[in-house]
Amino acid sequence: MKSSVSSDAHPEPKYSETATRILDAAEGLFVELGLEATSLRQITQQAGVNLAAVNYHFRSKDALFEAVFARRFAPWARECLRELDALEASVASGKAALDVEAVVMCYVRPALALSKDPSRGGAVFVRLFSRVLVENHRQLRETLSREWGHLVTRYTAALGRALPRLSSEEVAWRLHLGFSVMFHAFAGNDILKLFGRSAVSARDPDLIVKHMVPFVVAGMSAAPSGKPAAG
Amino acid sequence: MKSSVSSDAHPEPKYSETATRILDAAEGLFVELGLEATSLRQITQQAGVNLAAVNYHFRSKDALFEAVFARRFAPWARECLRELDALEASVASGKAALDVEAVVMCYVRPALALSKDPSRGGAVFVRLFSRVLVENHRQLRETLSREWGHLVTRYTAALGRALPRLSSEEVAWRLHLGFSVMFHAFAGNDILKLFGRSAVSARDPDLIVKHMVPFVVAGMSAAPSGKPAAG
DNA sequence: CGACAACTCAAACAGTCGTTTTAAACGTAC
DNA sequence: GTACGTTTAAAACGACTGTTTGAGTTGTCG
Repeated sequence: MKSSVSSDAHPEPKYSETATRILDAAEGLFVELGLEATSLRQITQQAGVNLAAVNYHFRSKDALFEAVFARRFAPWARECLRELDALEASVASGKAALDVEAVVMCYVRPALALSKDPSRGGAVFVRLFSRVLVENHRQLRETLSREWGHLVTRYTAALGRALPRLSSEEVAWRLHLGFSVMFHAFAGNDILKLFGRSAVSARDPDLIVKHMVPFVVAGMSAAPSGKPAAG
Repeated sequence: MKSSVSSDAHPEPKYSETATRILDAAEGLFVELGLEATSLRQITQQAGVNLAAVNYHFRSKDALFEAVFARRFAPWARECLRELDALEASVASGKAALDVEAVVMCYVRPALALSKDPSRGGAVFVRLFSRVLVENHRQLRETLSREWGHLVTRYTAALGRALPRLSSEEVAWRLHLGFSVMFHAFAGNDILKLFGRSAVSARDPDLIVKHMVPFVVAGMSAAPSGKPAAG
């Protein structure tokens, strides 16, 4: 089984100091206000650079957004692939069991590491990612599908092997639901907080993992859903 | 135990035909494009009304957005309260058990009914709701907290009784995580679809319920999360 | 009929948006 | 020194934004 991480598939672009300042400022403002509600003048003012610098270093506002996203996403996705590679290697050599929790941790560990590392965007990027999910960036979608679609395929295959008694359709649903919890938990999307009644301080990554992993593992490992549950 | 649904707590405003057309058009466009990216000219053009009608019937764009939201949310929230009242009445009279699935269904049934009823916005409103969660409308937040905060309190109390062996902190986490799955599943927020690799057609409400309820019930009913799961 | 309210309409308002342009400063090579 | 590509600076571009204005239409009641 060949490694999925080739060294030059996704080369890291190098940015000048001005470009980096723009990226940092844009990242924070995009998360806080959203893409449409953030103006280039706000970004350049916060970054302490000139307005025209945006269109010089990046071509347009949309291209800037994609650069903001790609800078954080690519390293994270590579880490996910490394986790899956390591798990499969351990299973092949008999050193580990391919159970549900092991697959879950292949996502949780990179997400946890990212959340705790401000130099890679920290929790801010995860929130930005959740904005991308709700807002519908066609171009970014196509990029993710083309460049990183196999990541999902890998997780699907791994979970399928961990849940051999479930049909592939049910495995897909478990993956969909499980990733939904994990993703939004790390992003801090707390519906209950909208109502001002959340008793959960959902910002400490370690606490999130502690409570989330048992929930997700139990949900993914539930008995097959034979009958419609409304009965 | 008094009923939580008073008949005049949230009176339904009546809208003229023009105002209704504006609300319908705005609802669809807000979901598709987001609040900031949708212009009043797009809304009025799609509704077939004059631009100034928006500021005549509603005061401003922000007030229009709140009207769009409130029109759908209030009836739905009332239905949730009725479900909780009915469950508590059944439990008090010994006709039903207060288990996790019963509490979950107090949310699922109204959400399912809403998703299947286009005349109340259908799945479109649930998607709009998920936008509200990510974008951060201060005013809407305050309204939800003030007018409907007790809804969350009711769910918390019910789940706490269904999970008597868990601490209140853990009950809060289970509620947070469980509602996260249910909410985003109904809203159709599929992370895997971002990568173009989702094998799940997450748009049929009955199918969503069939696969989601066992997942959520199992997750909420998991054993207490004693040790950090990373070990 | 006239009077009054509800509502619609086209036009204009002041402001902001992303983007472009033009000129100036910079470091480096000849 | 001059010449050059790179980066920054300020100003202007046209298009679009939410909102307001004031005249016009409609329908209803007396």
